[in-house]
Amino acid sequence: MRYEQDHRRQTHDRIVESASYGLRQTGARGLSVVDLMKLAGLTHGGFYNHFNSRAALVSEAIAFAMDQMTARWRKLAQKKANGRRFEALIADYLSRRHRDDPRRGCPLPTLAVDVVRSSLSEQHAFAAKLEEMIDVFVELLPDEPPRQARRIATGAIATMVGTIVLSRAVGAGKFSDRILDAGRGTAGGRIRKH
Amino acid sequence: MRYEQDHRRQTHDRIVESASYGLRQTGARGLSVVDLMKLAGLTHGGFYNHFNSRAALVSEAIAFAMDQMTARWRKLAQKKANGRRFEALIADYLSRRHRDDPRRGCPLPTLAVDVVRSSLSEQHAFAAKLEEMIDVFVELLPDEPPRQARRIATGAIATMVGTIVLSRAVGAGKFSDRILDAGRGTAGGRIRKH
DNA sequence: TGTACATCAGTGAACGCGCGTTCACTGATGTAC
DNA sequence: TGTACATCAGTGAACGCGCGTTCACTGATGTAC
Repeated sequence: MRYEQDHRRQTHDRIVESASYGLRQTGARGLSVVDLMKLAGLTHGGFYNHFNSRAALVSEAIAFAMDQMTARWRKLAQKKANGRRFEALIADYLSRRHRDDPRRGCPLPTLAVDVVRSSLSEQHAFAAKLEEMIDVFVELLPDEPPRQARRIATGAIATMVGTIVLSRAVGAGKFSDRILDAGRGTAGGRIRKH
Repeated sequence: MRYEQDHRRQTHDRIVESASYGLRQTGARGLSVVDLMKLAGLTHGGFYNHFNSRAALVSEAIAFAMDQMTARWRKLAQKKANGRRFEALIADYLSRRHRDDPRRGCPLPTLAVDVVRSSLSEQHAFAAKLEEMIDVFVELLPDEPPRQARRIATGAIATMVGTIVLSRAVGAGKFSDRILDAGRGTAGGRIRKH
């Protein structure tokens, strides 16, 4: 079969996209090359036409998912009135929908753990994408001094990630819902200790 | 070889303990049965004298590590003056030492992700241990109404977990240090949005 | 316009390897006599 | 007190299996003539 000019790139992108959905559910070690190619409707033999190694696809899939999350946040931020954007993003993230549907959600709670064990260059790429995600939140805090805005944004994202990790681990139920609620309070800075 | 009365139990406990150290570094899927037995100074053949399956050991190792973390927190809480206990626990957790030494640290940032894919009964066991960890923090907030104390404690732990996950993923460096700092601010409730 | 050929994304068998698990065996020591 | 035996935690070879990766091959279609 000979294909149209950018068919190869289209297939590459399709493998990355379907892998990013699958891996967000299973974790970076949860799917074999056979599984990953099946998700894209292909057989495993052609895998190395598109990627140098399984690890290379995992990296691309994580980057894709992080970009997708950033885009979702930017879009959501545009929809809301200025004053409630920050809270709206947190509420969207710390929702039951997001907790129960990891496939279409943020890659950080499932995939960030595995970045520790990847190469330095992959850690740098991850760090750059994470900075972009923080940037979106920083832009929603125009009244804060820049350094403080960044601190708040970074802390909020860390809280969101930890909250989703824990709320998923305990299984859906009242405790899980209370974890989500607590995370919303902490990430939003609405917690006031006496 | 015939051994003293509780030698078998001692060996069992030793395997669990060394596995808990190893798995906190590698993640729940990061070590084989051969590796895990080697960590305890044994060969793999005897593994099923002690555990029904690899998954059973992983569960026990997670529970052991969570108990160890709870014990560390209780001990730390006793050392400090009343007013600064909450902050002291957060500072201890969100330290470079903890970020750089996962083996002796909290199992939540590395192992909680894998609990999602385990059995319901293991999720319940995990939830019970997590409640105990939250309890320690709740007791350090005697001036808050109970429900609010629990909300603050749960949010703080979620923030701590997410902060360690992200600070490790970006690799040691300035960005990682800033993530730790942001997490300390958010978990401690010192963040004030205008 | 019709035909022969080159292309190359995708296929599926095969590779060596490490995995979780099983099992026949070992051998130091407590117990029975 | 000395000896024969039962015990059973630990050993290491072996199992079937799935893994990541390689490679000779396929065959539809764009291009050359």
